[in-house]
Amino acid sequence: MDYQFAAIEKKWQRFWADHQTFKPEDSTAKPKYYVLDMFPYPSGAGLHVGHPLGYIASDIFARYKRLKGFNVLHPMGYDSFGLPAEQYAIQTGQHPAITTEANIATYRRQLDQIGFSFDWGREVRTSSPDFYKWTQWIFMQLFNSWYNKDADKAEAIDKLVKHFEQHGSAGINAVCDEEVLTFTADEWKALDDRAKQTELLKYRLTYLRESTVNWCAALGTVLANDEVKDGFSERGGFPVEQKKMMQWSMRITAYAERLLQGLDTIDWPEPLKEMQRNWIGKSVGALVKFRISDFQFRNSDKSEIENPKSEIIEVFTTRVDTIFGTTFLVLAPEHELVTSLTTPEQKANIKAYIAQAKKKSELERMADAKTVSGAFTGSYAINPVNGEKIQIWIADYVLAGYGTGAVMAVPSGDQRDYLFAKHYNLPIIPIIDIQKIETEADPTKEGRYINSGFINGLTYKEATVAVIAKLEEMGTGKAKVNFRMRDAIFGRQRYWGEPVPVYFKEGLPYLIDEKDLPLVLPEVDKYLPTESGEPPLARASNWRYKGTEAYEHSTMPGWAGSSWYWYRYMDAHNDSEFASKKAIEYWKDVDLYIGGSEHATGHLLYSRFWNKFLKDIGLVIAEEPFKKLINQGHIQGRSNFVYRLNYTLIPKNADKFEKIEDEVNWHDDVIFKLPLIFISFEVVERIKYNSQYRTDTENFINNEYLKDELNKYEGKVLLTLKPENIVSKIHVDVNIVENDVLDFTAFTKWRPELHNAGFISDGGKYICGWEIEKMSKSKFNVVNPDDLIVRYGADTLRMYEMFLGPLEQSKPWNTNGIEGVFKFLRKFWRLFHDDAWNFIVSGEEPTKVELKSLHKIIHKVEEDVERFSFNTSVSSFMIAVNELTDLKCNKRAVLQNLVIILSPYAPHICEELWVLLGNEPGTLSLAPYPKFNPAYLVEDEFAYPISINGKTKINLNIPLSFDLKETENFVLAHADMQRYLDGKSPKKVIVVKGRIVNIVL
RNA sequence: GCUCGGGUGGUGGAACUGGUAGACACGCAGGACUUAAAAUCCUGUGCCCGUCAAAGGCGUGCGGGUUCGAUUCCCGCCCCGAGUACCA
Repeated sequence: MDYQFAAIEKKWQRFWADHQTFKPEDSTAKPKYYVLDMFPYPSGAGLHVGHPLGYIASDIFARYKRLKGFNVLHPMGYDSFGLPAEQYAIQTGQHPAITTEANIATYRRQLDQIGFSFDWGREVRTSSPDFYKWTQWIFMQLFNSWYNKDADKAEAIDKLVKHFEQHGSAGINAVCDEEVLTFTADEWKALDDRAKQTELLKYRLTYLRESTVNWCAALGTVLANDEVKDGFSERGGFPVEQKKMMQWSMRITAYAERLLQGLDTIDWPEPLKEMQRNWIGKSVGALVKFRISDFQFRNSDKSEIENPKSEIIEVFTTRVDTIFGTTFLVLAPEHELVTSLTTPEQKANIKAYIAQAKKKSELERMADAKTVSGAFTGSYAINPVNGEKIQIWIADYVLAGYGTGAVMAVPSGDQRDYLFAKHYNLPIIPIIDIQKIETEADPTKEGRYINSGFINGLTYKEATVAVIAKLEEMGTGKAKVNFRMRDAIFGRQRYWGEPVPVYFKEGLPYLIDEKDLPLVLPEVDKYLPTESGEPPLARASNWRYKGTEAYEHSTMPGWAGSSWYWYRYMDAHNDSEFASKKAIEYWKDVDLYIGGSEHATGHLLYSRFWNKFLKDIGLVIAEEPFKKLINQGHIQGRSNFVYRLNYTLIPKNADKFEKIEDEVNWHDDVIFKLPLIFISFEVVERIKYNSQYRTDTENFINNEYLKDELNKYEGKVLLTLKPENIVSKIHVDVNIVENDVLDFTAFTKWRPELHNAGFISDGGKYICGWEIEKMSKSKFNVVNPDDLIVRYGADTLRMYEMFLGPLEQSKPWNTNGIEGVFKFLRKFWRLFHDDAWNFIVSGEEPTKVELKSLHKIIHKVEEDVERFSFNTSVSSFMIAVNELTDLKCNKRAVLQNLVIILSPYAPHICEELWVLLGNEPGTLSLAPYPKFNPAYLVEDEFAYPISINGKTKINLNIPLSFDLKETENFVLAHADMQRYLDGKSPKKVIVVKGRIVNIVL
């Protein structure tokens, strides 16, 4: 039989499903290997050809590992809570669960026909109560934990309570809110429950607090920082504003240092690690207190006078060594001391500046980065190291949210301070001997200090240590590490998410009982916020804990379920634990994770955080969840275009015609009855800029092409006068274009109203233009895997996606080359068959050449797969099949091995041939990978390239048994060399055995 | 601005630690088979010069360097993509 891919693929997909071929064994004899894909959000549009790229790669790897004797876990599921289903629900009233269910069915059908080796028995869906029961459960563990800095791990909140009862707050070193109480054990015990709970909330790893959030009014929800791009929502592009709200937060900052350190222990792409490092944003520096000179509480607020907030301004700096160069202080306009510091004379100025700064949006502030602005408060501070009196300013280049919201300005070393000082005529003091500060700040760390009191003459390292020691001694500063990363907001004012397992009593949050889990999402009449602005869950009638207490009305953010889902796959049906101890001990962590880099600072950071927490409380074993990670590149769209010729009609007898506008009315109702004319890509430029060509085309249209139509209207065609207007570029569906050639029949079917359109081209073929764009419906460049599978089969699609280029590289999708891969598979099939398609395989002993071909590919594929270079192994398969075809090799001893090594790439065709070869059906997936024997690759001779002065001239076959000198003599004595040597004797001869001979003349 | 990728034929890409640049495939051109089409097969295909051929010259973004030899290493620059941004 000919290669009947459709039947073969269907047959084996059913076989795998029926026999649960890819279910990992429970016995633990084999080593485990866990291959994970980032599970998809099931969107309504279904899969396009870019989605499976990573899945195909991970599937090849999973199948390869099975052949290599590993017990492979390779699961799949759905991240099925999300905004699109909810938006659709708001528009149509349909429950998001129904939409989601339908979308999942589509995804499943599409995934199934690609032939993945997933163990579907372990499927998870984040929106299913069986699953989110455990997401809620983990939330409860976080609520019941605090971070003990001394132990450097999370601990049970009960332990903290016990400490409070015995020792009060003394001796606690926790990651917590800024304003915690100090109390003795007795004072603690005297507190009522409400006060105790209020205090404990400041320590819990998930906690409520008033936070400034990114509020998106159009979406009716709060967004995480990584969901906001340039002041607009990433999804939908709606404006986002800053708003204060009570919000659940996750104390991820407690793990900042461990998240940073952990990066050095995992095998991830360097750019991705770098993104996480930047996001965490560690800076090592110092806090320094500046006393305010003559602080006198200038505002009239009595309470502040009685209970002054502070007489000092604390700043954070990473260059404490430059402290002697401090010539002024700058506070963020929002800084709490600004009002008190402002003198009556400066009040109007400061007020105006603050108002102006407030008005500026995030976006403007960014665009404005270069302009210097600020205002003097009228107050002064004292530099602790030299007693200098310096001015205190406010400016919006200092951010309230970072460090202490105040900086010591060192204009000689910091460019922003430098510009500010120049602009407002403030002093600039050089502090390092080699500093060059005529035109800009010089942040050098080289050289020795000057103008710097007790550190004069020291180096950077010495000075930093000396200054910190001195400040600590004076009690006016200390070393301090600062992080850019903020605690993560953990609430969305949306319906389609996990309910938070919390109810409120007297305004304080309490966890519901564990046995009441899952807290199921209630039904609501509408998926919109209430009239009073409450989240949609407030609409649920009678939705109260134990019938009385109000539940939390916000739901968890999109990243909640995905922050731990890989553990659920280990034991997907357990209803007493999120995964059994046994399963976690065996599978431990993910060995290979494949997905897109867009999750760098979202999912991948939160997952690491939850994993570390789960480890701290003893539920999991690994410190890091994903040992090795690969980012597959994005598949971009490749759009095709046709070029419509823009013409106008003029009366037949008009010779000259310049003012087309005047005649628009005349031809308007006529022109649309005339067929559209499209010109082929290669004539576009010519018709624009070659007036002779244009005239010829015009004549052609008038006298031949549209002769009859034009006679009817007594008009003639005139091509638009301006070259840039002569054609309009129009997207055409890439699916009716092959190798950039337009299929006319398909075109008329696609656009029936254009059945009489005309095409002008050079060689009868209409060549389309192309451009790389995002893949999207509106650009008609979406390629659907279903269509390709119908036409070429899944095996071809799988191999072609890999053949496209390196996995990690982004690339445009182009179906042009797919024929080559299809031809390859047919050629492979033909190796096993005679001309009449009878299956014929011989039992003869293979020849040396045949074995060489085989072992070359065994080795090459092994190497390629291990370094995820799938594109090169596809080429190697082609080479091997080409060689074996030339050798007319149909020997079982060769072909059976070839079937095994090709099977991860093209599993269906290989299963079929495996059975035709007489093997038990379904055993291919666990067959042993053939053993590479280097002996078959040993050569007696090598065709040395002989180069003269580094330029290759000829090739000579030389026995590899020759040593260097023998080889050199052989080359120099060879007749073909005489022409090049021309009687001269070479200055030098370099012989690299088995590689090259280079002669220097 | 900073950080990280990347620039190789008409196209996608290959060349693993410095050793024959352009593997493999697409496309294109020519040919075979066929009534025809599809399928299949064969030949050629980096550019320039050359009637075929031979021979030669130029070629991995640009300019320099190290080396017997550089797509690969070093220095300087240009361009494209991604991330990030007044982080003190």
